[in-house]
Amino acid sequence: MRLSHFFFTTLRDDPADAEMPSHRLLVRAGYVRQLGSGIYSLLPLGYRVSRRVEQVIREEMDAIGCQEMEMPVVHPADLWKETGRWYSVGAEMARFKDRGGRDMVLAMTHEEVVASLLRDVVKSYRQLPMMIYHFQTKFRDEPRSRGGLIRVREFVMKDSYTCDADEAGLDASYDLHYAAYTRIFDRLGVPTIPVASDVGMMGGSQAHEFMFLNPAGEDVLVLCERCGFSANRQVARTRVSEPPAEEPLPLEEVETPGTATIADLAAFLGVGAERTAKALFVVTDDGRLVTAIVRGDMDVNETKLVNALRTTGLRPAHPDEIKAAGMVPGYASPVGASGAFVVVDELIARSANLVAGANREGYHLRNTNVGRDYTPDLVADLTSAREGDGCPECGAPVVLRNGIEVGNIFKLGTRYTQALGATYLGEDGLEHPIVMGSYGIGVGRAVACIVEAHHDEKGIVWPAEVAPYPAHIVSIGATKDPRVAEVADALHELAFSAGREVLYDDRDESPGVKLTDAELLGMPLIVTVSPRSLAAGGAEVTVRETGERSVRPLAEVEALLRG
RNA sequence: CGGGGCGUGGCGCAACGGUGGCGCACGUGCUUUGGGAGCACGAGGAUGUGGGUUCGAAUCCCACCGCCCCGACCA
Repeated sequence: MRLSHFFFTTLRDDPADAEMPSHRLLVRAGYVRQLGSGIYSLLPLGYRVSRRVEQVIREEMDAIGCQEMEMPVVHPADLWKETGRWYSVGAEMARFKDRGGRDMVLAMTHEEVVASLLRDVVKSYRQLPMMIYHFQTKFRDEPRSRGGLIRVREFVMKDSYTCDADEAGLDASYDLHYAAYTRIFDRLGVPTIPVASDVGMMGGSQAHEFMFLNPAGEDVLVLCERCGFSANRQVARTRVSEPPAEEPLPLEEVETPGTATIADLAAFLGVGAERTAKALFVVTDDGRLVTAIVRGDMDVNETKLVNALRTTGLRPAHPDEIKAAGMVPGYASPVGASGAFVVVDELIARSANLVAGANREGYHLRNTNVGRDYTPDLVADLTSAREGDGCPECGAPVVLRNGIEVGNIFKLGTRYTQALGATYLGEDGLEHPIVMGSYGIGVGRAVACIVEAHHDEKGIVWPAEVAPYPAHIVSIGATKDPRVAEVADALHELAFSAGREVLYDDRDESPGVKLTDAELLGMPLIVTVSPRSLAAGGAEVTVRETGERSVRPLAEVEALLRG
C-alpha cells in the first residue's frame, strides 16, 4: 500500500482532548477519528488492526468448536419485553419506533436473540452442547464515555454464547472459554489477570473478568501478590482482624456537637474510627428506604449492598427522605430506626460497644450492641476491601490496582431460556430449559489496550500478531537516485505478490518526516531504501521494538518481506 | 445527573469591547534530500447556535448545543 494515496493523515501535535497514550497515538497516527462522544470511525489502518484482532479471536473461538454467525443490530422490543429487560435496563438502551409504531431497540447485547433462536433450533439433548459467536456492533448509550476507545458508546464486540443441557455442561463450556480467552490475550500481547467478578445485570452464578492493569482502569482489583488471589473489589471479601471480645457495656448517650462526620466524631471522643458505626441511607429501585451500617473506618460497597438487598440498583437518599422516616442525617442511628430497612455489615454484628448516632442532633450513643439495642432486618457482607486487608486465601496483605476489563465470561444459567421458553427434550423425556453462558471481548477496547501495552515516546509498537502491516518501506532520496525508487518499488511488489501487503512510503517528503511517521505508525519492521543503504549493499532494516538497525543484502530483505 | 474546563482556518493556539492573527499542515515556484528543511508568493474563517447589552461583540450577559476531565453510573 502506497502512502502517497493512503486514506490517512498524521498529526504533529497531540490532539487536545486526548489524554491516554492509546487515544493520543491512535488519533495522531491516523488510525481512528472521533465523530461524536464515544463514537469513532476506524480509518483503514485502524480497521486493519481491528480485523487482525478479530482474526486472533476467531481462530481461538473456532478452535474450541464455537461457530461463527451473525445476529442483527436492530431488534423488535417484544423479545426484550419477554425477558423483562425492556423495563429493567435504563437509558443506556437506545429505543425507537419503526414506521409502524412498533418499539425497537438497538442491540446492546444478544442474549435475547440467542435464546429466541434456541427456541427454534434446539429440540433434543442430543444436539447439546452447542456454542456460537459473532462480531457485531453494540450500542450502549453510556452516561459518560471516556479515554478514546477505552469506553465508547458504539463498538464491536465478539460475543459468544454456550448452550448446554445442565450445569455440568455449562461448567465445561465456561472452562473452554476461560482457556481460550487466556490464549487470545496472550496472542494479542495484552497481559490480563482473570478476576472473579459480580454477575450484575446479566444474572447468573459465576463470572470472571479479564483485566488489563492500567491506572486509567475503571475497575478496582484486589490482588494478593503472595498467593495470586484476584477479585474485583465489587465482590472481594478480605480478612479484617476480629473485633475484641468485650462484655456489653450500658448504652450511654453523649453530647457530641458538630460531629457529623466520622473523623470529627472519632477525634471528639478520642476513639478509633473502627470503634464507630456509620449509617448510609439509600433508596432502592423498588422504592425501599434502606440504612446500611458499616464500621466507621470502612466503606459501603454498593455492589454488595445491591446484591444483599436483592434489588437492581439504588441511589443516595435525600435528606428529606431520611427526615420523613423520622431520622436525623449525620446523627442517624440503627437504634430505633423504625422507618427504614436496616442492613448491618457482618463485622458490625460481631463488634461490641460501638459508637453510633443517637438520632438526635448533636448526640451519639456509646456502647451500641447488635441484638441487645437493635435487631437488624439483614446482616450481610457490605464493605469494600481496603489496601492491606488480609487475603481471603492466604492472609497476606492485599494490594488494590486499577484495571480495564477487556473480556468477561458469565455463567448465565436459564434466566433467558426460561423467559423465552427455549427448552430441549431430555433423555428423561421431559422438557428442560437450556443452560446458557455468555462471553464477551470488546474489539476496539482490546486494540486500545494493545497500544497502552505497546508504545514508546516515538509512537506505537505493534506486536507482529496484530500489526496492520508487517513492514513499512521508506524510500529516501528517490529523486536524487532513480535506483532508490526502483528497489523500493520492487520490494513493495514482491511482498504483495507473496501475499503480504506492506506499507510503502513513496511520498515526496523529507527523510525526517518519513522516518518519524514510520515510527509513529509502528509497523514491526521499517525498511529504509536510500542511496546510502544501496551503497552499503542493500536496505536498512530497523526493528521497531528494539530500535536495532542493520543494512542487509536485498536478497535477505526480500526474504523478510515475503515472510 | 452533579462539579470543573473548553468551543476561533485541517491540527495546536493567540487576540479579552474598536477592521480576526501566529505556528504547523495545505497550493505554486526555486533550492534541498538520513531525522518533523529553506526562501518567495498564495489559498483557506457566518470566531458552535440563538437571543441580549453596546455607537460598536470572538471578547460582556442569558439560554441552548457540542466536546473533554472528575464523580455518579456502567455486562
